Amino acid sequence: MSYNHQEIEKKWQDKWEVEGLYKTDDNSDKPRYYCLDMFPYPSGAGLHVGHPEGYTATDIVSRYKRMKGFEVMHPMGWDAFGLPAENYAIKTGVAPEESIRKNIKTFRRQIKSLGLSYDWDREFATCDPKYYKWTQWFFLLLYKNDLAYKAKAKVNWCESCKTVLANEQVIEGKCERCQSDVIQKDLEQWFFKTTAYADRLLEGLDEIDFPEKLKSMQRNWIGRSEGATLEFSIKDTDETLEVFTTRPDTLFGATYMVLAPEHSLVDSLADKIENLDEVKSYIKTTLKKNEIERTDTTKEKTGVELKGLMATNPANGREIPIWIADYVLSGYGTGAIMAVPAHDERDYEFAKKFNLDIVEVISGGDIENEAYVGEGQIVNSGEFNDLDIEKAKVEITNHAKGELTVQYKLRDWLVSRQRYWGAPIPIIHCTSCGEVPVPEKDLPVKLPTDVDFKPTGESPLKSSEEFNKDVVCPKCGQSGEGVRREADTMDTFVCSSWYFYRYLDARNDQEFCSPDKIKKWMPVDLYVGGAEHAVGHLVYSRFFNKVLKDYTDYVDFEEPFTKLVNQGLILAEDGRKMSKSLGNVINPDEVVEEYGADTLRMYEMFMGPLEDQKPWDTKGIVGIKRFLDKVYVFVTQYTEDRKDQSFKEAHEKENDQVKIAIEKTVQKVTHDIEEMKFNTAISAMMEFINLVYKTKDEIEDPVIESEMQWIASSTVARLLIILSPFAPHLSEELWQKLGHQESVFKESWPEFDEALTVEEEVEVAVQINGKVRGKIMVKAGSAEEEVVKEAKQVENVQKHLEDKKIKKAIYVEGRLLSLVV
RNA sequence: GGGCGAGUGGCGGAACUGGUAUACGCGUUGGACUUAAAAUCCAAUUCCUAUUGUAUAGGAUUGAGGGUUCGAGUCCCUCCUCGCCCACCA
Repeated sequence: MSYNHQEIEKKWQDKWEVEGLYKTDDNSDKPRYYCLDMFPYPSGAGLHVGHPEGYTATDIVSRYKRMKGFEVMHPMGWDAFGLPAENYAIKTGVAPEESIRKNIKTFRRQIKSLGLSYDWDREFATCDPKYYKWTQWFFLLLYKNDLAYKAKAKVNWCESCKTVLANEQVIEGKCERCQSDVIQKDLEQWFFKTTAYADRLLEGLDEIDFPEKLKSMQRNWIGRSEGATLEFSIKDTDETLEVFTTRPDTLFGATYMVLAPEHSLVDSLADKIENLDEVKSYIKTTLKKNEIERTDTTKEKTGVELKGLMATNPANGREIPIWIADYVLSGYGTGAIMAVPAHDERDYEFAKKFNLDIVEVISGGDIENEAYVGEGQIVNSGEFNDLDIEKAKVEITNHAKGELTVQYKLRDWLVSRQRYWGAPIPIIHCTSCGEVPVPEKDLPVKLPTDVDFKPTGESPLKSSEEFNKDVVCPKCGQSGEGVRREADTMDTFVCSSWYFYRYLDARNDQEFCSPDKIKKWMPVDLYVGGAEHAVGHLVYSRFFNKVLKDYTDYVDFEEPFTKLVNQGLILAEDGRKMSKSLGNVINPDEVVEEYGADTLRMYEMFMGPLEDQKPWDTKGIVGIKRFLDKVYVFVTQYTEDRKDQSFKEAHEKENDQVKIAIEKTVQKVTHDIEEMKFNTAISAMMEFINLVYKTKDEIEDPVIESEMQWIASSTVARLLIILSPFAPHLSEELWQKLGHQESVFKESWPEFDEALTVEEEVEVAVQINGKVRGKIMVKAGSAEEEVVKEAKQVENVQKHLEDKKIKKAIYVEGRLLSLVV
């Protein structure tokens, strides 16, 4: 028998909405809990089965916390700026504004069909001027505090998307979005100074509950290394060459230097280079290579010597040659290195190939055959011989008049984009005043509608009449030719770096959020989303929060997210990633229609641990559906039986097994929700229902005529409450059938009595020499001797004990008896 | 190359601080219901061996090998495989 999920689910969704059951009360004096999902980009494809996975997890936690007495903040919104909508506009001419509104409508309908308990009053889209006004405000906040700047720099450029990209958006040298090669271009661009927070971004990781994996990704990305900056003079010139090294202790072993092909020294000392043509042609070839070819570690090292130039090793005055090679990166350190072939694998390989000197300065290795990077004694280093390595680092740096410094891999965040569908950067360029920030009162700087979407490499805003008319310099009042707006827009990640504050006060047009609300709700208690945001969004948001803390009174805490969980990817049935081109995408709408939202929710939670990657199995869904049907039948039959009140008192003599089982089930489900182990919580409820059905068949009490009378009403109630976060519609329906007027979600989470879960008799396994030979039932709390005595009665145990002496007996209370013979 | 994680039935996966491995679900097989099929319900289901059989007994088993222990999926060592992330970061 199957219940009508379509009817039930629609009915309750409407009712919950009318009653405003999930509205969050800002003035509640209950303890608060902020439970956040990563808001989606509303793509044209609609919801994917990956979305309900994370959303159901947070919904279960939210509903659970509410019943536990918390006031829960559980909002949803739209990350609505971004390239897909703009690319769609280029293809079809449909304005991004229009297509994104449509997509949001679809997303909202789909999400609502899942019965998620969001407070929709707090919904917003980042493309709404009322929202991006504050994105622009954040830009100005950074700008005012010297954390936003425009600079000419080598930047990542995607020729196909016609825009620059942040480092985080370049994956293996390719554009994250379109997979085409990313090239380096010298361009004036806007940056946020994330590097100023490198150390605090690193330190903060210690105090937050993020997956270890994610933390190590962030640490890696920030890439802090301690070392020294050293200066090498260049013979017969005024120039010096600055390098960064993590091994200043090996300075005496530096036998040559290497510059990155982009290094400026080649230009400034061009007239001294004897083989300039050769050098130039080498530089030309390497610059033509793409990122992958250049950073391929398996290829043989290449390089060319700058003949005519010699550097001086500041430690010992030795003159050493200068080379140029593409194994040195221009973007890290100073773009130049001192090469210590004896103690660095890359330098060793290079030195071997080009026959350069290899001088051992740390003993303990075999530098005839390979570079030695381990610990050892300092040798060949004059007065510093025999110092320990850490000490030598400091003293040799001093000796060479260098400086101990720290380097990071993290780069400043490139935030400008030469595209239309983003928040305009609120800056005005004036011929007499230069760069002038738009005054706060003039925000938002609105996106125009009269644009040609075709990307040209310049922002479409540049040629918009609407955008550029009547621009006045806020500083000198000049207008006309000499004044123009910044035409670049911001990376969408700027919009998503602060959205979690906005939910708290989504309609505020005086501030991005009132400080009171931030004080009440932040930091976020639980944040659930995909792992793909490890080094992008999650670093940026942490950066924003720290900036707010340093320069405003809005926040007084370091970290915006207390706990973060990554939901694992749901793969297609064939074990591959779901993708449109493979035709293996599962549409949640169809699952909801056929099996119901409760079934979809529970199935996704039942598939396996939330964090794990796991394949979809359409056949597996029926297992959940069968379970919910069983619950439905059980409760409806129970309520039918109970209509005859005369049975009520006489037969509230619940079967002992069931009595114990419900305590255990409540305990297990409570514990598992706390740990976010939803799959095992569900199996515990399944086991309980299986037991009820089994017991029902066994009951042979002449007085009991109906099937379910023997179940205590409190047992049924508790089952429905613990099921309700998982299957809200069905639980609510059955709750009403039990005769309740109020929603099940207004109930308190049930307590459990641990004492009641203790069984009087326990099964104890009897092991002989580590092998289970029998099982006995003993009274709980029996003494060891008694259990041994009991065990000896078992035939099979006797057989194995024959003619043998028990050397040792170990009894584990209520579990097992281990006999050694 | 480096870092992190994981290998348990036909499949997804359980197993608390070392204590009865394979819970729960799918699938499969058999049965009930049905004119029949689907759906549903009931039962069996790690593998091997023995007994005609119910049932029982014995053995093996958590990627491979070794170790610690009365006892190891869990702890330690060596190795293999897979996944993810980073990748010439000086």
